[in-house]
Amino acid sequence: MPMPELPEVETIVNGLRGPLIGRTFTGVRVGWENIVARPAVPEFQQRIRGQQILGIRRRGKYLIFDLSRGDSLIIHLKMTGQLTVRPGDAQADKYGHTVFDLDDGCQLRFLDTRKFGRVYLVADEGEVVGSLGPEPLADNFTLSDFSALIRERAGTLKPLLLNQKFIAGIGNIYADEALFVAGIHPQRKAGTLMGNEIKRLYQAIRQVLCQALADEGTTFDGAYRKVDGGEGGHQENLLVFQRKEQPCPRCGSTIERIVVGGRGTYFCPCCQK
DNA sequence: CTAAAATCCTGGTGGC
DNA sequence: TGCCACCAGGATTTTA
Repeated sequence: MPMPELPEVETIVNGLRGPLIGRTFTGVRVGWENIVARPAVPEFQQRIRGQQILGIRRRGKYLIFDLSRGDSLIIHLKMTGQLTVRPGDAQADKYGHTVFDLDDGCQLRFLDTRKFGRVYLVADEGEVVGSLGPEPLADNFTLSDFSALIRERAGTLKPLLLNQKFIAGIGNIYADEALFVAGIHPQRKAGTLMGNEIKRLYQAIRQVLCQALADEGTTFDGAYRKVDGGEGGHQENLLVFQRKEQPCPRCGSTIERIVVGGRGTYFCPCCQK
């Protein structure tokens, strides 16, 4: 049950713009206080009321709503968070812990079975997303940028790819997929990568994320849903993730699952060195 | 610096 | 059938 990563969050942002740009928040119900990271719930409710949604963006795995009084509403879906837009009189969702009312009578509903997701309302978005690493798909994120970042690190490669301060937006699915495409073992130390390996990894990260984006994300166990409730398509194109004991699509060897940095990790012991 | 462990949560799973 | 211990997992915090 993987969480939304860069391609999933980007797909959700794209789906939210149509129904939400130009709308104004008229209130918000908070059914589980811990989901509001800051400010305190009463201030959160009072301060968001009357603010219009001017824009919606993604940064890493965060959604950022630019609001009319200068605030940013920032949402992280973590593992099981979903966002839907529904008529206000539609049936309540079982896990709709945070429900935003809009001036057209609809609601933006933040559903989250495991309650790991978080919502922030801040004047300065930097206090939430300011320490994130570069966007891997940005035009100005070059091979030499990536190479420089990799060379100054000594740690195990896979946890490094999951470190949002190192590079933003990669999670467990696409870390495994990118390492497979690059032919690199997840437990390699960053400092041992040769120039050609760094290049392969850079290209693999961008290729894997781009394809997942084109597929509108990966839906596993129904955990990630598009705004319209539909599933993504990339689960059909996964090469190693969640394919333990199945044949490697490249060499036919048996895909293994190990734990790296506390995370379930899938790889081909033949193709990845 | 790296890294391991604990924390937050609950649906799903496997054992008996 | 039912009970229950246990697990996954992102990011943060704490501890080594």
